[in-house]
Amino acid sequence: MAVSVLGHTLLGLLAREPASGLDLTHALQQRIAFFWHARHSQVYPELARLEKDGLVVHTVVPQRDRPDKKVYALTERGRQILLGWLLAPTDPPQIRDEFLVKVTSFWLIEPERAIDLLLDQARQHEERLAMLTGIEGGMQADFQAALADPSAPPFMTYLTLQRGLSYEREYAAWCRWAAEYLRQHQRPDRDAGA
Amino acid sequence: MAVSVLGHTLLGLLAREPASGLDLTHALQQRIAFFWHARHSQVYPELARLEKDGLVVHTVVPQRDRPDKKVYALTERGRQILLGWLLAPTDPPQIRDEFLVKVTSFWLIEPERAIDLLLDQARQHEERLAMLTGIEGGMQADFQAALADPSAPPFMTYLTLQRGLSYEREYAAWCRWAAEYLRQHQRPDRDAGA
DNA sequence: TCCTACATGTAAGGTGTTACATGATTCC
DNA sequence: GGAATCATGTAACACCTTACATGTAGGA
Repeated sequence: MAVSVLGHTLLGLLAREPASGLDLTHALQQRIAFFWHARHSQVYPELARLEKDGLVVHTVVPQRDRPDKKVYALTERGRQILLGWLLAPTDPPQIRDEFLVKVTSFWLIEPERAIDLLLDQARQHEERLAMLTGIEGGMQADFQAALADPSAPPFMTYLTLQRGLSYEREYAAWCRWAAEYLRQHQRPDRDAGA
Repeated sequence: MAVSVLGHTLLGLLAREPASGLDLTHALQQRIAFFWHARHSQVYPELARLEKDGLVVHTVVPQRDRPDKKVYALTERGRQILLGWLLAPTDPPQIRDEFLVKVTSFWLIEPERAIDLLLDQARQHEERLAMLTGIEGGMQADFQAALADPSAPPFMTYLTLQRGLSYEREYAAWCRWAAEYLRQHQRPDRDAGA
């Protein structure tokens, strides 16, 4: 009855409020989890597994205007499993970053090209930073009270949002630093002209 | 003949110098790739695939004192594939971070416990930071000349090492900030006593 | 009628981890 | 003889992505 990270993630979302598979899929693609995502093709089978283990239960909710949906809710047993996972120590994440793997081989290409690729990457992270900043603005307008209450979900969303912001800010800054560092070292004979 | 990220990573390592499967496995577990790792059970089949596609070739090297080994080398075709991958644009990495997923559910547990977990995580990242700092010191002592030459592999290793350093530094700082932020908000009535 | 969004699933294939398996050589 | 390291592989399973598949309902 081992529960995967995805399983625990779904339990965590359901601890906030009951939701359908599609609701959870949307949450995993945008909102809450900037740090874990999954497609619906993973979510539906996982919910079935969790229900088989008695951690969630579903009820079919008829809707006018739309197809019926299955709304899942956390059981007491599910809540216990979730709490156990939260309190257990966690190993630091092992990073998988294709771009940084590429950079380790950039000695093979012209510095000018490497600089372009670094600046391109910087721009991508700055875009994400801007997107997260937008979300931050919305939160501060909409959840004033909850942001001061550590027992309300938005408080934690705010904490992880700050993590996302500083991650993207730091990544973009490194890209620009590395590009500049490369520029300064690319041609010793050009240094005087800079 | 689609080549995976792991395949390209191996090509990148072989562009530096020919190596055996075990050499490459060691490199993927420690040295070069802080940003991608793999076990030998993935490396050996991947090398066979690369050879089948004509991107690498191996020669058996007999050794006294040890079992024989297969030393793989990059082919011209492999070099071309590698260069194409390096120059292609890269999507920003999608983060998978179990701890941050947990944090989004920390509103369920006592703030004191959440603070402990955040500080525990901070310590883990500070340990990794210390380890990387040690590597940095060794590099500066051993590769003085190469660190100024963008066409030498250590130059790029240095760039990515800086990325690792600032990533770990930033992560640890966020953990401590979040713990402190939680402490300040956990009990409005305790604020005066702090 | 066609397209989009809602809603739920299954299937195939690639990637990654853990465990199993074998054998050589060196050191204790 | 037994343990450790070097060296190379295979097998089973979990995880994840892409594509396939079906059906409802509303709007252009």
